[in-house]
Amino acid sequence: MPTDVILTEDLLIERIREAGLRLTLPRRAVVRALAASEEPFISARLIIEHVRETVGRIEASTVYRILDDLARIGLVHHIQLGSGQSGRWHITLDHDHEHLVCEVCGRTLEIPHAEFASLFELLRSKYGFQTSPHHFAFLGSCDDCGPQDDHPHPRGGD
Amino acid sequence: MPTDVILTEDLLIERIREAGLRLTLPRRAVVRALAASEEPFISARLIIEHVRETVGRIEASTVYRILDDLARIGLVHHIQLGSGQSGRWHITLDHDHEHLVCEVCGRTLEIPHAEFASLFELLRSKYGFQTSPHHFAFLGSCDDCGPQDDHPHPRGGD
DNA sequence: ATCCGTGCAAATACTTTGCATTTAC
DNA sequence: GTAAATGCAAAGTATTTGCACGGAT
Repeated sequence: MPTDVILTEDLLIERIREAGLRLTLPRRAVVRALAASEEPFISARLIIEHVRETVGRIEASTVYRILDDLARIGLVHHIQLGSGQSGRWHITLDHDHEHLVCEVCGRTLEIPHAEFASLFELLRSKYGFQTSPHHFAFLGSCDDCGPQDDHPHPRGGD
Repeated sequence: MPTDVILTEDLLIERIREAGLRLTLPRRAVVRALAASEEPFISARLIIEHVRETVGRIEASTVYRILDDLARIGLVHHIQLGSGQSGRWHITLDHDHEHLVCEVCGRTLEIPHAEFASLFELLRSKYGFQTSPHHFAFLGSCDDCGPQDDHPHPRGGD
């Protein structure tokens, strides 16, 4: 297992203790599944599968409860990727990037937060809106999948 | 009923005909519910309630199918607002603005698209990502609800 | 008359909840 | 030992699907 995965896992475990939560087997397993994930966003279903393949039995309801716990102490965020998709969970140990998600192939691009800073600052100063960037993802299409015609219609008025 | 609501309704109906879809009573009712909505985003549940209060019985499955039809011909978009929230539908007759949604009070701010143009252009030119702006909303907190502390924790490393 | 759209009913996901038992501390 | 966490079972919500009937064109 790569070093950074272990580090992430250890860090999450440390944070769980700090928060005063008990370090149980299911919690260890969920944390490991999160840390080991190749993808930046992972669904509850994938976590459950990962745990069952590696550790053994686990109840779905337990996983949901653990994810809620982790979100409550700020270790993960729950975000909704697209229409018809189930909720995804994302480790928030480092918040220095935003996510662009391709609606075609599902791939995620991580973009330095700095690129967005001026827009978010504008939204704050001009419109009084404090953006929570890691609560949502930018949807669109990536380079490989090409520009998706976004519902063109006969009239020109769009 | 205000003029613009009627106009929106008529326009949608016109587009339905143009698309070669049949103009049925349920479709009229759903379109009216969409056009009459005060909110820019409306859930299937609200549409169903609106129709039942004004027109009469309608099947939930029919509403979902109609909304899919309308999305297919580009009259509405389906977007996922926040975690644990059901899907929302949004009329896309005019696309000149983006949406900021307050996670606290649920209010929506409509911001001129121009404010976002340079960011989206950057994402395209530098990262090859074509943003589909009306497929998602910017989440955060509005002026009235104040800045929500986004999971502060003891360590500084965020 | 034809074919699209709807109602009805049932199924599927995903997620949440209550309660008794187990486990970390 | 005690409070917190889990397993189990059941329910809830949102949404989808198959099929036969009915209505728009």
